[in-house]
Amino acid sequence: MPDFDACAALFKALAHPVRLQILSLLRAGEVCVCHMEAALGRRQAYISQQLMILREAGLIDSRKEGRQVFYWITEERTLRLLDDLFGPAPVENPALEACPCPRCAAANPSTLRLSEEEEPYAHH
Amino acid sequence: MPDFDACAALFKALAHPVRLQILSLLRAGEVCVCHMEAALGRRQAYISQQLMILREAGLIDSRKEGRQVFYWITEERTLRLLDDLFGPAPVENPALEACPCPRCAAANPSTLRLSEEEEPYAHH
DNA sequence: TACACCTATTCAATATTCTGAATGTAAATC
DNA sequence: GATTTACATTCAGAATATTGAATAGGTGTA
Repeated sequence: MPDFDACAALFKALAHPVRLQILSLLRAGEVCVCHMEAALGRRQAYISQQLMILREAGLIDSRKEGRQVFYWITEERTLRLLDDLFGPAPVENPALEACPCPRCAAANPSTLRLSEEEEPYAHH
Repeated sequence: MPDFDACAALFKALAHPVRLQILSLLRAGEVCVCHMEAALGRRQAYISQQLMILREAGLIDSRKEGRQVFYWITEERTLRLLDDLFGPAPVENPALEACPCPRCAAANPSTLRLSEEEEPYAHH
């Protein structure tokens, strides 16, 4: 006899558009919160709330690196389910202009120059 | 871009233990409401409420035959999802003593005799 | 140490879901 | 036509989920 309560709890965690968007982002591999914030255009606290629900359902896990927190999908079967739902997974997440994390900064040299080199000439 | 709202709505319909039980019953083929009532041990009105939610989500469809209503799973992909969740599907639903529908009655001759033939000897 | 940055948590107001009870409806039977 | 049978719908109170606002916590940096 299957555990209908446990299954229902899993589906409950999945039954939310923003949580599905987050999982969709995580299909390409681990992602930090600030990246999700930039990609989804939602406030950070809101995303953290949804991440907590996904974490408590056992769908994702997290890892701290400096002051960032990276999340990833825990189980292979979740990835397969998302493939069924959304089609084949993207190999890589795009770098986002609005995302301040090191990965995105490295891929966005224009943004890097403004913060790490000299001011624009107009200011002189 | 996937339709996250539509997917979330689907999961919402699945996110309930009794609704999952109903779908699990329907894996073996179409089933009438009184059969579900006997199999799940729930009141009829309650089951009808859950059936309505599954119907509105497009997961099941129904057919009237006399005063009974038979339900079945609409899409093949739903059956595959249930297989993933619960393992391979049973080929047939068992006949239930408590179910008055013709199919179960035919498979339960003892029950049949009581209602269609003479009273037990003890009553004479 | 003080500060800025990135993330997590708590709180409260609102919205939605759940579930029992009562009632409605349509088909078959008497 | 009245009754029974099988199922559907409506209603209301309780429980739960949603989401914005405020704030707390930990980590790197000046």
